[in-house]
Amino acid sequence: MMRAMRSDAARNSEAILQAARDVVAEEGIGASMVRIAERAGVAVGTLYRHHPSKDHLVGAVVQDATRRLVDLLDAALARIETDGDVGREFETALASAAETYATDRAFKEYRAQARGAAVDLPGADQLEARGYAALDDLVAAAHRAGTLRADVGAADVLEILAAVPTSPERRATYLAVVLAGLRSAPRRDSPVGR
Amino acid sequence: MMRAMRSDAARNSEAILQAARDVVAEEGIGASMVRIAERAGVAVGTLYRHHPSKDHLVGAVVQDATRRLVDLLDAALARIETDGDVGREFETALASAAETYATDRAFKEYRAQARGAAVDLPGADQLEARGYAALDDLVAAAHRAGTLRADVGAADVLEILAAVPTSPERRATYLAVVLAGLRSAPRRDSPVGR
DNA sequence: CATGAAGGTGAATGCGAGTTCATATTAGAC
DNA sequence: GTCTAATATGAACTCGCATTCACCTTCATG
Repeated sequence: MMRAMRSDAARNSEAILQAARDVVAEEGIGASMVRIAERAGVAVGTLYRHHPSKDHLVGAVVQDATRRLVDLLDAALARIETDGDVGREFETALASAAETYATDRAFKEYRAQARGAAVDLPGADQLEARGYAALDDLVAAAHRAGTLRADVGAADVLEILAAVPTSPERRATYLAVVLAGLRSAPRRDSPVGR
Repeated sequence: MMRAMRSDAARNSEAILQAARDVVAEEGIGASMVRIAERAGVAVGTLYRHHPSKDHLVGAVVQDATRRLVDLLDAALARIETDGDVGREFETALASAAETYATDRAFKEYRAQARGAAVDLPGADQLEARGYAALDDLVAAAHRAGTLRADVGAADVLEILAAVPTSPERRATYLAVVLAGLRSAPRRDSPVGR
C-alpha cells in the first residue's frame, strides 16, 4: 500500500500538470522543461521527482486531452443509439475534435509524430484502442446513414483533423470546406488519381 | 567583376545543394549539417564556404522548390487565358502544389513556420510576391468561373495545402475530399459557425 | 611545373536543452 | 518542539548540433 502523498508534493504535482498543459499547448512539444518549471513556480528538479522524463510529462498531458476526446466520441455514439441524427452528431464530434487539435499545439504535434515514441503511461494502449474503436464506430454509422463519403475511412478522418488550422477564421472555413467534402459523393473523373 | 569559381568549388556547390535537397526533403528542417555534408561527400566546413548558415542553405533549397511552384501557377494562369477550363486548371495546380507539400518535408515545415525567419536570399521577397499574386489570380478566376466556394480565399487554400498528408493513399483521399468541398456551395446551417 | 590564392578539412568551441544529484528545506508524526 | 523521511533546489554534467578557424590540398595561371 502506497503512503499518501505529502501535501506540498500533491500541490506541486497538480501545479506541474497544469503548467505543462498550458505551456505545451501554447508552445508545443518543443517547450523547455525550465519554462514549465517556471510557470509552475517550482525548480526543474521537482519536475523530475514527479515524472521520469520530459516525454513522460508531455505524454501525461496529451493523454489527458485524449481521454476527454475519446469520452466525447463515446457520448456522441451513445446519443446516436437513442436519438439518431447521425449526420449532426458526426459533424459536431468532428468540430469538437478539431477544436482540440487547433487549440492544443502539443496534442497536434504529438499525434503528427510517428507512433512508437509512446511512453509507458498506465492505460495508454487501452485508451488509444478505445479511441480508435469509437472513431471506427462513428465512421461506420456515418457511412450507413449516407452522411459520409464511402471512400473515407477513420484514418482519413484523423489525417483531416491533424491538419486543422490554428487561426480561428481559417479553421472555420477549413471545417466548412472539409465537412462539405466529406458529405459529397466520390466521382470518377478527378485529376487526383494517379 | 567576380572571378569564375574554381572547378572543384562549382562541383561541390552543386553536390551540396543536391544533398541538402534530398536530406532536408526526407528528414525535414531539423536534419543536421553533418548529415548533409556526409551525403554531399564533403566536410562540414565546406558547407559554410558556400552558405553563411544552415538557415541560408535550407532557405536556398526551399526557394528553389518555391520557384518551381510559382512557375507552375503562372503556367496554369497562362493556359486559363487561352484555353479556359478554369476548374480543371485550378484543381490540377492544387494537386501539383500538394505533391510538393507532401513530398518535401522541409518545404512543408518551412511554410508552416512563422514568417520573418526569412533569410536574405536575393529575390526572395519578389518571388514570394509573385507567388501570392499568382495564387490570388487563380483563386479569383476560380471564383468568377464558379468553380470555387465564394467564402474561400487564397489564405485558406494555402492552409489546406499545408495540411496535405504525406502518405500517398491518405493524400489521394484528402485531395478528393477537399476538392469536392472547395467546389461545394457554402451553407447556412453548419455546426461550425460560432 | 612552380606558386599562391581559392578551396577543403575536421577538431574545437559555444550554446541550448534534458537530466542528475549533493545539499537544503519542510511536512507531519510523536 | 524534535526529528526524520520526503521533497525541493539549482548548479553542474551531458549530449547534439551549428559554427569557427588554424592548417592542409588543389586548381589554374604564367
